Amino acid sequence: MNSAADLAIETIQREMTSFARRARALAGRLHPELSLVSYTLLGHLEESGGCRATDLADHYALDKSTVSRQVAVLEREGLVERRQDAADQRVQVLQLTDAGRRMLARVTDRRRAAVEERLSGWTEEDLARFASYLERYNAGLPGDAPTAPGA
Amino acid sequence: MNSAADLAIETIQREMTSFARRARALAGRLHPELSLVSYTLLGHLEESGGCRATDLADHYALDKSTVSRQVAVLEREGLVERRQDAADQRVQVLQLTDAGRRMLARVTDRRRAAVEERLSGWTEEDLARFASYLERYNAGLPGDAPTAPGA
DNA sequence: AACTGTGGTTGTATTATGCAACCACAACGT
DNA sequence: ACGTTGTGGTTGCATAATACAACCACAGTT
Repeated sequence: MNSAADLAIETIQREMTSFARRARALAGRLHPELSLVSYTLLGHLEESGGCRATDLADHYALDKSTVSRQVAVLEREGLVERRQDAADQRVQVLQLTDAGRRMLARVTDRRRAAVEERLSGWTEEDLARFASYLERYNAGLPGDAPTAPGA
Repeated sequence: MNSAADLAIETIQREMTSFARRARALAGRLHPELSLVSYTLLGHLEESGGCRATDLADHYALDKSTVSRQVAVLEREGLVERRQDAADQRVQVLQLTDAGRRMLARVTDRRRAAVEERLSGWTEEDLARFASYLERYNAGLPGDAPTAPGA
């Protein structure tokens, strides 16, 4: 047993928890017009270039009914649209509308700016390392996929 | 602007968001008996060695009514207890009970184990650096966690 | 004593969520 | 062809977490 590593793990656990706890409130302040969940759903639609509701549910460990309702809201707001899949009449492929893309870009930018402010004063090396650690941490999860690894 | 730094910031934003999104579901799977919020409230009580409901509300950017109800539940479950502050009759100092401490330890351990599993294979150096980055990130919030949400 | 501020609770509404039941269609097996 | 089983999605509940506003009790001032 390695106590230095254990200490680091304990710290990582604590800090990740603390961060997660604040994330929702932060999202509410930063972009009240788009909840954290809606934001990630839109983000996934952009990344994937369109997918099914079931895919979203699987990806985010949400019940399909929850996704169904969230998507209904996003559709009512004109941020996503659905079209019947030609090959399978059960399937509705979801896609961002232009308004959805704009909204996503706007919110992403506001989030990015907030993160950037917190990271002001960090060296480029530290930023790069922190980014890679986070990617590595998230990639190690079963049941979800990392985003845009090509970057 | 520095495009390498910008790229890192973008990645950090994305990965932190992705992590935050999953945190709630993860907590539900890992310890259904204690929500993420309850867990952090208990954790704060342990750290602080007892504090007021208002302190919890400030610290986690929650409405005091929310904290009041959460604490009521925790008290009903025997995990926290309150005692009147001798110096100020308005104040109820909240403290963990032994059962609360045990529950917190149990859940922390399960969370720590989950984190540890994801971090298996990391070098001690990487762990230490990741931990310090997270601490630095969380500590340096100009516009987050602390008090006055209205400001 | 009156006013003002602080700690806390309760009433009410909203939102996110899950589970179960359901519908429509698809894919098989006979 | 027809029933059975599986998949994608919606809807009817129920519940948890949350905020805001109104309120109560006490503290500190004036």
